[in-house]
Amino acid sequence: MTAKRQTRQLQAIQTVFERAGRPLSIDEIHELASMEIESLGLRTVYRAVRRLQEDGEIAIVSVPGGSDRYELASVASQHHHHFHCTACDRFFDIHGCPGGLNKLVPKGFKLEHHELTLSGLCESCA
Amino acid sequence: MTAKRQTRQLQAIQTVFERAGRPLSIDEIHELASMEIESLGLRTVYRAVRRLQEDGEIAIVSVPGGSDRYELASVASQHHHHFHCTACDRFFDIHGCPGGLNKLVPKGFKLEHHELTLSGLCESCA
DNA sequence: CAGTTATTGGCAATAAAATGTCATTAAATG
DNA sequence: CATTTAATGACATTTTATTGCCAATAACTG
Repeated sequence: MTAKRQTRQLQAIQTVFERAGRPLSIDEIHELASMEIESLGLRTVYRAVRRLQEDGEIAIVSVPGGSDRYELASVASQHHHHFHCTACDRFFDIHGCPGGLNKLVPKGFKLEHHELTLSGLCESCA
Repeated sequence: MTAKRQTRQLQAIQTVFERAGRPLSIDEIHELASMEIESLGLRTVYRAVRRLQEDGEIAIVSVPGGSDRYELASVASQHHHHFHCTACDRFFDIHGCPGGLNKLVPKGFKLEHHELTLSGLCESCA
């Protein structure tokens, strides 16, 4: 009865995530999905993102400075890092990890996670 | 004539930075400096931070998720990274750097900076 | 020490991001 | 196709962080 409906809007937003291959901000999601549904409201994007998050389809990506981004949970669950283009303000996935971080941790501290953000210019902006 | 005055408030805030040895948030600065000047207003902290920043004494530290932190420019200018304690929400300086990051950068991208944030529990919280 | 004025700090105001509200639309079902 | 109601989207509201404003204070100067 309280079934979830597969609307054009939600479908367009899901497709945007699958095609992007990189973490997206709320505004980026709105812009990209608006190419499919020109009347798409920002309010709907906020709701869809929360719902996809609660359903475990997407995960939050916290980045230094800027606002949160979101990416497919299937991608987020594989350990990786990000590259931030300072020109177009987009984030890209980086596969690979420096490793050997335990030797940087001060005595008594307990390392649980880590997050690396490279920055510079992306291919389009370089 | 338009000389800058060395007030007790500004002095207390500068001392807080020197003694902290780690990046501080606006609220942390306020709390710590309030131990010296109990009537210290938050408005004054905002002004002092901006001014110390303009004078090049302190630098902004952008962290994933949370709000900006500030640390002595003399510390910030030496390349280093940070450890975030998820229990007390404080940030600490980490000296050392994994290196070898160029091989992670996709073709066509230009690497300019990088930022590593370790997270877990600090000595007090572990 | 007295006078000038930079600085302070309380409160109001603003800006930006996210959410509440609700009439309308459209997806699902029989 | 008709009915039900989840979802949408426009607008108002809230929330949080920062800044504007201004009378009172206190740091410098001669």
